[in-house]
Amino acid sequence: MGVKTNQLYDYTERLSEVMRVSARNVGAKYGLQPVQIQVLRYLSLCNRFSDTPMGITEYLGLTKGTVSQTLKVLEKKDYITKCADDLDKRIAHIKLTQAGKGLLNDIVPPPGFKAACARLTDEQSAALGDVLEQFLLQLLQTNSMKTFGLCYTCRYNKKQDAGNYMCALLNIDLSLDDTQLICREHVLEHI
Amino acid sequence: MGVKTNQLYDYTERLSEVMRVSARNVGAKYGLQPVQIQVLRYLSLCNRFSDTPMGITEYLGLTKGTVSQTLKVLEKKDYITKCADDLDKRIAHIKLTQAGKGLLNDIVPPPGFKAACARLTDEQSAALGDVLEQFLLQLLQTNSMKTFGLCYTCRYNKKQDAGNYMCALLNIDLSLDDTQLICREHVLEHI
DNA sequence: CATTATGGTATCGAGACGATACTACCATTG
DNA sequence: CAATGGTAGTATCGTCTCGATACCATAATG
Repeated sequence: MGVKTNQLYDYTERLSEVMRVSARNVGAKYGLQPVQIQVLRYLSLCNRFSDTPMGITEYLGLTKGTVSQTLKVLEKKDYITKCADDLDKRIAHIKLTQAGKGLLNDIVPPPGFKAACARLTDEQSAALGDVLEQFLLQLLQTNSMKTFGLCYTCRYNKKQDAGNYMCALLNIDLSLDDTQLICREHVLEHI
Repeated sequence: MGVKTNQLYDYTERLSEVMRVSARNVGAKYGLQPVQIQVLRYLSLCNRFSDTPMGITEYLGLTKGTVSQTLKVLEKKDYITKCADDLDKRIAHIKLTQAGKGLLNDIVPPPGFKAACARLTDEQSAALGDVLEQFLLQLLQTNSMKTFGLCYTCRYNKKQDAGNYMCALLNIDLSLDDTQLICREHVLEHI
């Protein structure tokens, strides 16, 4: 039991380490730091309520000062643009530029990762996905971090008529596309 | 297929991120950086041929300068000691002090990790271990990193008589305990 | 309104990390 | 034996991360 835990820890640690190294390598070619790539990646996945500095801050587990700094750099490099919220003037929305999207397409996932995935059998990759998802949820919970799940898996997501949804938390209508993105307000149904 | 890869990447990325955050949190209580904890952890796992600055460098995928710096800090904090090699005067061996071992016992794996493991069923944790090991090996290979496997799984490990082993690469006798540790010269049998 | 909370920025300092240069030692070859 | 090349390790420097703190603007609440 304790042994199992230690072994799992070693694998997980090592996996994290490899991801860090490979992110550093792939980013270095474009003069990008790992954290900057992570920010861009997040922006490509999150919905329109979560593309704010605070959303990024919560997702990556950093402080808002760090994120603000990182965004300044990304903006100077023209990978993102900021625009103010219509209703709340405190809030800024961060959007990927075309250059940012193109960059992401080129380097995420890194080639080494794609190659490793390609060598797994379908059963293996399915099993890996399932069990990673389970474990990740447990880890997020025991570390008091938000789940950032897909909108349609959220307890606040309510189906309206024909292909229309709404968020019961924010009281806002959602399109089908909306429900396919991750959200900082996400809460699982069954907790 | 491409979708699968992207999903696996997200899970893996997020897992790495959670590990980073939790390592930072747990280390902060003792004034330790994540990388310092990783070094201590490695030293507790590696064999007597691998407890050198270069071994750490290869394992963590850093440069030797960075590792040298980190070791200087850890030595000042009395978590490690250095001693010269008997045969090769260039080589330094790094040993954990009692304080270092105690610290590791206290904080690795972090409480959140242990708790998450405890919530998995036996089947789940077994599956996770298996599939993580497979995937990790693929990733290490596609990133041209060494496996750092357990000695007894190495192609150079030859069984002698009753409980005695030897390393065919270094031409050195090994005890049973020796074979249970990870080694920087490790090469899998079947490649 | 006054107070408090929230989103975001600015600034500073400790430390990570890579790059480079350097020393010391080993190994090989003529 | 030199001479040469390779390896282990250190020292130093600059860039960047990241947390801490202070601060400002806006929103929400009494």
